[in-house]
Amino acid sequence: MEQNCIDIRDQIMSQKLVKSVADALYIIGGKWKLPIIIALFAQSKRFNDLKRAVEGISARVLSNELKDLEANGFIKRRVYAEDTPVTVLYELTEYSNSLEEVVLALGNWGESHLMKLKTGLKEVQS
Amino acid sequence: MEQNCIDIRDQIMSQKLVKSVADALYIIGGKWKLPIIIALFAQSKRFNDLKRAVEGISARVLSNELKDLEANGFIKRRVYAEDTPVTVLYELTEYSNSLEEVVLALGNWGESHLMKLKTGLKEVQS
DNA sequence: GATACCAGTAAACTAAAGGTTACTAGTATC
DNA sequence: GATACTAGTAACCTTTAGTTTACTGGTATC
Repeated sequence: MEQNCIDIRDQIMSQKLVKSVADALYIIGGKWKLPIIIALFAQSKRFNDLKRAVEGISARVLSNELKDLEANGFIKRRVYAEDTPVTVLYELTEYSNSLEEVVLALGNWGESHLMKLKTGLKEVQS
Repeated sequence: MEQNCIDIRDQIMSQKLVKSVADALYIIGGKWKLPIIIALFAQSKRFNDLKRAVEGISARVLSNELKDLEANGFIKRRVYAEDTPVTVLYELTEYSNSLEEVVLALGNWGESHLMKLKTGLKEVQS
């Protein structure tokens, strides 16, 4: 813990950490980007399957987010024109795997935060 | 890598990961929360020091974010009424340390993403 | 005596994000 | 023949986030 604190402080002093975190949040922050990516981690999906998998998202927002994610190299849009009606498959690129650590860290933290809320722990330290 | 993929897939199947990540983003997402926390990791600061440290934030937004962060148990607002003018110190609580893994994961990812953009790498895999 | 700093707050505004409804055209199901 | 599915798009609206400007009252500096 103390060890890690020193690590993190070194990074902070250089102002690099703030910029990196801000950049990360700019790219993958927002309500839907990570939920979409997580849904696609499980398996590639078609537009409406994805819409059902990501609870609460609207077609408009999903469409916009997918364009964004594709532009940033996270997903690939595959069109099977020979099908009727046309099948469109969205799948993750190799680059999305780089997000695994971030996703797991956020997931772990979010989970323990929920636990903390449920058990009603108060912070004991100032 | 393959090992980790199996890990993450297990979590996804249970739908827990999505909920946890969404919760985490709800609490610490947004443009300013993590930059403020990172600035305070370095050391406790007064309102205007913090405003200078977090580049680009306005007083109104900083004030709102601080209230939010305090309500969620991340920071402590300490008032030194004996000073003239009154000194107000914002400092992190112990609970903020739980964010270290998240901050470092986002920082690492953001940094390597910036590197990728600069060197103009294209993804080689579909 | 004017200016700047302290820790904010209030009001009014703009910008960005997200939601809702309706619609496309071709096919399959009831 | 009505309904539902395919993959979205367009227009419109609401909500949230963030900015700008001006202001507080007491102290220190020029």
